[in-house]
Amino acid sequence: MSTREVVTRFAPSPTGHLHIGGVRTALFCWAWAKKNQGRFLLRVEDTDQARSSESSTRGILKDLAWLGIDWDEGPELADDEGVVLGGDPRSVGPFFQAKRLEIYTQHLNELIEKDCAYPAFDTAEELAELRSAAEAKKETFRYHRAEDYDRDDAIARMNAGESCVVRLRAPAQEIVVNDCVLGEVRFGAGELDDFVIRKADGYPTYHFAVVVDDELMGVTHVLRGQEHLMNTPRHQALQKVLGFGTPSYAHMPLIFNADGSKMSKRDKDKAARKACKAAGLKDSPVACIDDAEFTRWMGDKRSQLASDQLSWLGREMGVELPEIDVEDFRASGYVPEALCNYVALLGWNPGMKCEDGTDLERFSMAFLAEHFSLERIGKSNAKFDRAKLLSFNAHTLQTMEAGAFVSCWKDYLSLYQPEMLTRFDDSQFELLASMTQPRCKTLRDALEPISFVIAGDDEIVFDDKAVRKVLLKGEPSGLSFLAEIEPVLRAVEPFQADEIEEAIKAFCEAREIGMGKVAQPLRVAMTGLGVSPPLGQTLEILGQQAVLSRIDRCAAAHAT
RNA sequence: GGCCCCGUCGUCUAGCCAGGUUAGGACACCAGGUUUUCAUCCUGGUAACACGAGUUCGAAUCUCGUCGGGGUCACCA
Repeated sequence: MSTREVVTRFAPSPTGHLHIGGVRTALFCWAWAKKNQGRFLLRVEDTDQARSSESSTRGILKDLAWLGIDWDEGPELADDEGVVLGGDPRSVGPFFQAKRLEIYTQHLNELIEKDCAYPAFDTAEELAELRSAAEAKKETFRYHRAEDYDRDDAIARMNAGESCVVRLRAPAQEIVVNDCVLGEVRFGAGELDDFVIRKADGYPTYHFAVVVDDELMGVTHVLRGQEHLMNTPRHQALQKVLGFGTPSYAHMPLIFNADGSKMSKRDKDKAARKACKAAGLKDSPVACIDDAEFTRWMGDKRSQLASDQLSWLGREMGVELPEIDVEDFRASGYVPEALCNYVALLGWNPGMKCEDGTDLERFSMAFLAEHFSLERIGKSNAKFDRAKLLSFNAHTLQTMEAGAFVSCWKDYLSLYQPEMLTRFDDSQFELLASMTQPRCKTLRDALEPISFVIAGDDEIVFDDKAVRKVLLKGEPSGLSFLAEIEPVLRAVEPFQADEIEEAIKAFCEAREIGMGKVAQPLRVAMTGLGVSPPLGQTLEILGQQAVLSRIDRCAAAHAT
């Protein structure tokens, strides 16, 4: 074994948001570096001038930081605690490929000189023609340099500034990829064609940039999705002619939707479009989409709206769009611990048992950093199971320390519902947190079990079924108990959960009735429903005055 | 279509490499129980080795074939 330091990298292209597949790749790269006390670096693959954007880069960095996937080298970003992630301690940057053009050019010229690469002048139309001709003959199109290619002439034309691409002369031998997950994968001689390594705009293609950067940045392990498997022989061919080493490769299984379709932002368009169709909308219901654009989008199933337009639309239509990107999951109230834990289980598992004999599935980032292994990465594709993720999220939330839950919830609210933070003081907030923490599955749902607190006393809507069952049925009726309990509650002092519970319990014992006889009518009076957090807390958070007023209002509304 | 990868409960998977398990777990689902309601929690249950050959005393595990699913075939990454 070489003693060389392990270096992994996550290399997103900044053309959109960080999605689930990217999370898993980043997480595994991170974990493998940690496991080996190596480095995890981040590199931005922005060689597609048209599609790359700075805001998308920022978004991806922010998402990774939120997830707890911190990088040792790469673009700098200050996290929530003010710790700066990234940097360039080994001087292997810059980490934006668009800033590395001279480096690529240097290696590229070398290849041209050795006649391992050559300029080509075909137009897009000519190439399309060749492709369709090959297809008509039921053959695979592979570009190869023409027999009568005039190298000197071509180089002269290139130097004269004529627009051209540079292609690699594909090796004729078989290429064997030794993959840590898949084993030996053989690609027959002649499978490769002369692929483009520099585009007409002067930027390297992905293949060329990746190979050069991985070498120069000392990357030892490339973990990526299986969709890249067919790229690997190209990369190895390039490494060979450039005189570079070949890193270890590990191609991970892919992640799909439950129905087997690709997880894509299109799913959001699809859900939103469906809702708009169901509502029979002709014009745009939101200001950020004009009617012409809306009509076009509705009519073209393949068209897509921008992310923020979609979220406005979703809110307006009252539909939940499927979460695709990290920020969707964050907005839906998922916490990074749960998300990372669940995603890590897609295509990997620790192969360990808990003390009770069940398989170990719930673990922290620290655990992953300690136990992650390449040989336990699976080979078969996985379907993303939202129900299981939700269960992980609920479990994480419910097992948090009370204080941790409060600060986590506050962070969430400050981002998505800041008005809630000013509405309650700290002690009220803590009480609310203790009421909702055991019953919420996501941070977004956290207001649900306590919505009766937010509603005004006279805004409580009584559920017919609950009223009939709890208030009207039985002899004596719930309504009569409500009347009897009012003076008891009026006398409770201080008006706090324990004291309230105590007083009600004493009342029930004196009357020789079960708690439910009084608790349920009170619940209906307070919330309109037969469901609420424990009664003491429910009454305490409302305060004595509101409790009495809600009892009165309930009694008045259902007096016969 | 060419090339490549994969195939264990509905889903994620353990077991496979070094053949012998009542094929285990988690989520979901169903049925009970605990709780003043809800949530939690507890107990139990339904449910899988894609198919066919071969090797073997014995195959989820090894071999071959069939079928099925997926990836990829750009001046995108």
